[in-house]
Amino acid sequence: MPTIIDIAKKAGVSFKTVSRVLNEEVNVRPATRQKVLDAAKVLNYRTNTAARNLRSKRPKVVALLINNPSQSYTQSVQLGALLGCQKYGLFLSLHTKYDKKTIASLASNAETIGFILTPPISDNKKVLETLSNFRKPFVRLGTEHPKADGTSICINDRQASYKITEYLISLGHKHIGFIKGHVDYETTTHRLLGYQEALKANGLIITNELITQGDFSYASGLVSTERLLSLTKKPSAIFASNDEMAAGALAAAYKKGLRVPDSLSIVGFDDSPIAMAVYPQLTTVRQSLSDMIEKAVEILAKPQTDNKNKIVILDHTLVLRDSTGPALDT
Amino acid sequence: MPTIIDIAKKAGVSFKTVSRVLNEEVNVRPATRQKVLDAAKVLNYRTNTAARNLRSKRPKVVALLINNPSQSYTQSVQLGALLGCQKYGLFLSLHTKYDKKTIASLASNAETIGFILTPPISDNKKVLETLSNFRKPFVRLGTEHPKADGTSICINDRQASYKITEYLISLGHKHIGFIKGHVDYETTTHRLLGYQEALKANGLIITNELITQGDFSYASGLVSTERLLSLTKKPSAIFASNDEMAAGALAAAYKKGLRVPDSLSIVGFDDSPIAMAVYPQLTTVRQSLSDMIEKAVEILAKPQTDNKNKIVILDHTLVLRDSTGPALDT
DNA sequence: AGCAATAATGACAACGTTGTCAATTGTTCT
DNA sequence: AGAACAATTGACAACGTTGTCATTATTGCT
Repeated sequence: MPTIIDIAKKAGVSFKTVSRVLNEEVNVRPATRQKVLDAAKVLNYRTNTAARNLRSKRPKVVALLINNPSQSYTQSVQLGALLGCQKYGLFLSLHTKYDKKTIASLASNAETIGFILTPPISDNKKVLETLSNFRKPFVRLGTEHPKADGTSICINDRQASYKITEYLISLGHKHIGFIKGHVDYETTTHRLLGYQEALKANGLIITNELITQGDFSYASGLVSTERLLSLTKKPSAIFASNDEMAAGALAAAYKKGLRVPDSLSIVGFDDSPIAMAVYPQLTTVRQSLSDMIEKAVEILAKPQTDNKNKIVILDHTLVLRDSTGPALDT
Repeated sequence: MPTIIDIAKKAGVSFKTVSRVLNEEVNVRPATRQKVLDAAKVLNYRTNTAARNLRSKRPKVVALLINNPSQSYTQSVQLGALLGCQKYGLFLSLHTKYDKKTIASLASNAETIGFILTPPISDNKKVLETLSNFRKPFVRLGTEHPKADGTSICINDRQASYKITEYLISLGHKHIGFIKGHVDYETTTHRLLGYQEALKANGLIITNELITQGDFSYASGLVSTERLLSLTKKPSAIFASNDEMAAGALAAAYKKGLRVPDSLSIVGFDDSPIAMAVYPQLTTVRQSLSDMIEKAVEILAKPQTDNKNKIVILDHTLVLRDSTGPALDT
């Protein structure tokens, strides 16, 4: 394994200068910088995080605030966070409590680099207020509106929602039920907006009757769907704001004796493991939670000057599976 | 943060002796050892893994061999592994290929501590053969028969299977279908045995017709259940060897118009996230994959002399949910 | 051109641990 | 008791990096 000393020799500079370049410190001549970078590349240098962590007094703990009932969600998030931490030689400190005291003690710990907030904590006013009293950076997931000192990471929920709704419309569906997510989540609003905009853009009417309130849980998907299916003007398709509720919707359909997708199309959102474990497998929107969190860790790991108030928008893709089909001719 | 030097002062020994005690090296007088341990406890000492990793030439990479189609399974495993690695300051190297060449290159890498094999690789003869040529330790998951140089970690599959079968019997079920897991997995055999033994112990007949071959996939659970339900002597309960197949079984039941658990009881195995995401939620056996892997990492991290050919059996619990009910009076 | 101010670079200690080897203490045997 | 050996302990370097401070090069100004 090459060290910065090896690079220094090759580049003809002192090893301290190499350190400076690799840490993106100021006051390095561009030419020197390039020489070092080239040498590092040739030697295939990789930072020895052990040595760095030992010597550097920089904080190295990432505080992850999470509060989601779904085991699968929590797992994805934790996995992404750990992958990111491993990459940058950081430590993860996971918290499911986020009261003032907890946050204060984390923030005033010199070891703490910053925070990652997962929805719905991302939009929790109390938490954001508490955080603003401290100088620690934080990254908020699943929200499009960066706050001072905080970076936001999200996908374009509205666009994704628009696309999947339009897909349903393209199959001939004219009455599309919508199950909203938990009220505390910002994504809930955006997904609803995308749905409504797609309807409007395609000359369909937005019927309030067809829009029900869920909370991202399986049970709420089931109940909401039962309500939708008992309408006199039943929907021929249902858009659930996440996969768990879509799974609940499937259950409701079966209970009613409706075949999916023959008599009812159902779509979800997230492409969680559940999407492939139900019958029929769900048409859904894929977003990578792990990638989101890994990105969040990266942002905390390399503190750029221009990270304040920034927003990162990640990709999503439409995944077409078996829970959607053409609308019945009625 | 206290260092070994602080401990040394408090205990009145040299810091090297402290190091020796903490690393469980031989040739330390028991009295000295105790003094050091006490001092460490009082000062609440925690090893600085950065310093250790920097100085020590010990290998620090854990190679995790995994090949399971289920996303959810892979996630759990990876999560547990990373948690363990974080705890011991190790690095994880994840591999989904396990041909001779891959293993050889990993094993001959001085950085590699050892291997963790997940099922069905745990019982892959070629892999075990290849590994035996190298001196690296390995831990095999989900298998009860340790091989030379290897530790095994598992739950008592037979007992768990016995218990859940007996639970079905206690509900009055006399015709219980069984869906076997993938043939390559050792657990497949044990779960079948537990089922058969429970039937026998309760005076029920083992009917080959009621035992079908699955492969742990959702689809195989669905097909197997369709076959079981088309028998003239239909089962009133079905025991699927994992939750994904149980989810498939549920789908088949719905397709047939059978209500669960009213007309058919279904049980799974694993208590994966899927168990709570289907309707009705699954009665199943809980085992913690994450714990298993974390334990595996721990075993590799602290190389004990007596770890060769050892077996670790972890706990399991019966989780009763809504997919099981009393047998129909027929 | 000469000086001050600033930018760029370098020399070297220090982080907390383990590895090496030397020094000391304890044990066994004659 | 004394020698030979083994067990136990200690002194100190070294790991690869960053922090501190000193030194040298460059720039801007009169």
